[in-house]
Amino acid sequence: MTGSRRAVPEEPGSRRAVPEKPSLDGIEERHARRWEADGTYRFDRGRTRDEVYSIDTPPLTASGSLHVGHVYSYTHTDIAARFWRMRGREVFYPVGWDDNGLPTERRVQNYFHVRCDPSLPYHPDALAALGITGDELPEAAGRKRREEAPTRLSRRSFIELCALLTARDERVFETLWRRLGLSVDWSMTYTTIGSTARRVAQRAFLRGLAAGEVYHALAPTAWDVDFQTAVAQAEQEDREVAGAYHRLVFGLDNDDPGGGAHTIEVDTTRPELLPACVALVAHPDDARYRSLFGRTAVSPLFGAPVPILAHHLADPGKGTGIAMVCTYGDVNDVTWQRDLRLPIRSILGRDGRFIAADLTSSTEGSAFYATLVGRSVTQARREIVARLAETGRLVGEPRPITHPVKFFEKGDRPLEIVTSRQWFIRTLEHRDTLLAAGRELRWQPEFMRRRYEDWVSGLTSDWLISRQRYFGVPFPVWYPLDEHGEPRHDAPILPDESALPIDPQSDPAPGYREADRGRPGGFMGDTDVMDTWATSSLTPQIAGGWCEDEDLWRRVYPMDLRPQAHDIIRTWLFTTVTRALQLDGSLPWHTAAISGFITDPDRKKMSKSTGNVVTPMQPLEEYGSDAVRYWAAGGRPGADTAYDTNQMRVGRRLATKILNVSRFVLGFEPVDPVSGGSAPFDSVPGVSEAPGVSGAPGGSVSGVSEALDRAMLAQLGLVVADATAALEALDYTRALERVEAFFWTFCDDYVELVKGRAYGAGPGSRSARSALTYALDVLLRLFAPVLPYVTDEVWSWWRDGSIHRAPWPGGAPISQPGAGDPAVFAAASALIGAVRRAKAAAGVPMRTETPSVAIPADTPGLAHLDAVREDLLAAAHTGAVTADSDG
RNA sequence: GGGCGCGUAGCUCAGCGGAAGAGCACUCGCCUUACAAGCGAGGGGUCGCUGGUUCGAACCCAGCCGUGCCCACCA
Repeated sequence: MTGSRRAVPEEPGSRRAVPEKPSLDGIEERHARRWEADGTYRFDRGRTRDEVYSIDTPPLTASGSLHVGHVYSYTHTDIAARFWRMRGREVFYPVGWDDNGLPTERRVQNYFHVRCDPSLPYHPDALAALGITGDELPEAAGRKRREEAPTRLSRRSFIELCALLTARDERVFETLWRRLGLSVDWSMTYTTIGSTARRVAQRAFLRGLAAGEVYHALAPTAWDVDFQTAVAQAEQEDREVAGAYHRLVFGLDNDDPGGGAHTIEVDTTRPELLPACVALVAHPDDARYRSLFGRTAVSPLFGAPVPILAHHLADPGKGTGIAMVCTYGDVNDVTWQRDLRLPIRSILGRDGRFIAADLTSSTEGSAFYATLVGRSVTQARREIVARLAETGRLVGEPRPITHPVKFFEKGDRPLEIVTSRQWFIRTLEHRDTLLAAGRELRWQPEFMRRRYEDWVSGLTSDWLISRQRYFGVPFPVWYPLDEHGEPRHDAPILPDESALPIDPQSDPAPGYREADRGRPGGFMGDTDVMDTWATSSLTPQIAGGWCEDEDLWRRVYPMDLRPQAHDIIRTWLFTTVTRALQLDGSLPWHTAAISGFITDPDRKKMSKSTGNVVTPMQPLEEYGSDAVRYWAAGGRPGADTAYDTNQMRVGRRLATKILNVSRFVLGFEPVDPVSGGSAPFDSVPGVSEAPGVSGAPGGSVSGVSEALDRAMLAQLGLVVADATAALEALDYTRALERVEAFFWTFCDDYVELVKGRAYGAGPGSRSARSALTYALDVLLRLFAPVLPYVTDEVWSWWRDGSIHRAPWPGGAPISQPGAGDPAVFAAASALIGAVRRAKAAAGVPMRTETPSVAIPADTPGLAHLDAVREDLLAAAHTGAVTADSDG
């Protein structure tokens, strides 16, 4: 056996040789292609549930803008997927595109400068008129003709356009995700507007309806006047906006026996709602108003008589302590209308403009109101305030304030409250069950559980799932029309489940002909579509084959992992739990891993509106996927992390280092350090074997005789145990830290110490080369989940197949007689460090031979000097190492 | 207004009851036969503030301050 360097052979069969000059260039294309060709990440459905690790991946928003935040969190998931795959679990890791819903509509509207007009008939050439032929889409057509009026499209043409654009977006995005190296099975990709998703969503809806968990009702709901759709609680956000208190003077009826005041002053920030005023409300204990309860006030300008009433929600500290109740200014108005049985006086239409209304008003008031019809809220406010001032009914000047106002999170104007017919899923009455589910779920990190609990505890209404939009899953419902052509909402017509998916706009109701649509005595289809969360809350069911592929369903559900960001706990996580409880009575997954946000280097949240978004392709190309993944892996679960190209540089350096040290180790004559197989660390007694791994070759290291070599392997064994435990707990950051720290010590100290011996001959050389090969094998596997490209690159130099299907290393090596002592490894590092310091302090270059080197007597590990003396002297280029008590 | 997270070297962060750590940046030295896209050495911190518990606190408790996120009832 000789330690001479091996000549690099030409490509030997399926394995590539160890290259003379290893490089990261081109490895991504090469291995991505190989993974695809070999089906490396293909899901094998032959496994049973306990052998499967299933992941309910967040559907990628194809219509949104991509930024490195996506790369960040998806990398975390991919690390878990790769880890469990190497542990022997069959990983169910499909990916979906969340393409339905408002974001897509908005993107299509802006991109093509079009609007949907459901009243238009379908025209087959409508898209061609926009310059669209086949799959060829013009570049952002809308931008060029922004000054023109948008092109109006029929509902069907608009949906076609949405489908075309999302299909193209999805192709672009898939390229990026593949480049990042996500180990998903791309053959199982689904979309939330696809026929499977529509069928699953409609089936879940019908079952919910049958179970009484889904209902529809005519109710006041938050309404976006621009998108003209209802908006659920989860999609609303508060924004601080400028407003102003206006102090209005109401009249009082004249039957006050005490001859008290004849007017009453009321503060409001929404004076334009004065014509919709139906009452004044003060707190029952408010001494200022107690004597007025039961009396009647008269509204200024409009002369409408309104009762003065008491309700505990009135806040004596706000304004003058008495509030104007309108139809509807805010959610309190809704409560007051209901609790105090007040009349409804609607003045706002669905487009946010004043509508003709039959008001209880004076003649002059009615005449004034007529001039407001068709005005927007802002215009009407201006006119009403001006008139109030003219007539002396405004006290002083409006007092500017900033206050929180509810907005649709994607909207630009404040939400109004409009009464309309909507579909709901029951959540309020299941609050306790939902809270119990949150306690049962495992959260990573744990503190995120609180977000969920607070949200569920704070629910104020059932989940509103209908949207008055177009690109979504239609409600599978028709209504019979009575003899006047009015829909009978109390007698909905439902399809059979076997007919799903259906579109009530194009499919006739069962028992009717298409010609009966819209006719008295005929039918009409429900025009609404489901909110995007109503479909994406079913991702486990859609991806897992619920009622579609029961065999698959049994193998993957309930899923192991739900990874997602913390901003959608109240939406995606909450709604998925709600659906699973309703459909199966169980949790949809075992663990929720919540990732943080990416901030810019100034620690500001990266978002489109801030304009600080970094798109991912550029860093992927500049630093490489492994390097970007390395940066992502440095962000702890749930922690917001700064975008940091420095870390990507470090990651790239690590990848390069792996290439170089591998070239060094594999450059020796081949040594098989493992007897009986190529899977060191497997099947070591006392170490739990990965589930699903059967027949993994056992092995023990042979020929490793030197104490230092054994010590290094013993330390490596500890690292394996540590990294494994960390990854099992989804703490990929700690796992990487431990592995990386060992790796650098391995390179800088161990390799330097044994290099000379390895180049030599005899048992000492064989021991070093065996240990080096063995350690490299293990280190590559430990790095593989984070750095999939470079590790598979090195793997391909000397091993068959992909490292990503190789078993995860398990347990301590050479636990058999003569096991190494990790303390010797630490001592060796400390000793070589002390020698280097001594030579540096003496101004002697490291490689300069010296007769002896004196190191401090308190150097840690001095007791192990004898065990590593020969290697130390060789590495230190010195004849002797002595302990110097002077330090 | 409420909840939660975070404040440790210039920067990004680990450590979470027993002598202040890593990487980057910075300074100096080395073209050492895996790697100069490298290697070695070094300087640099009253661990946000104030109290408390303890033999001992970056770490536990209380209260502040700063910062970020989530939530909240628009008069």
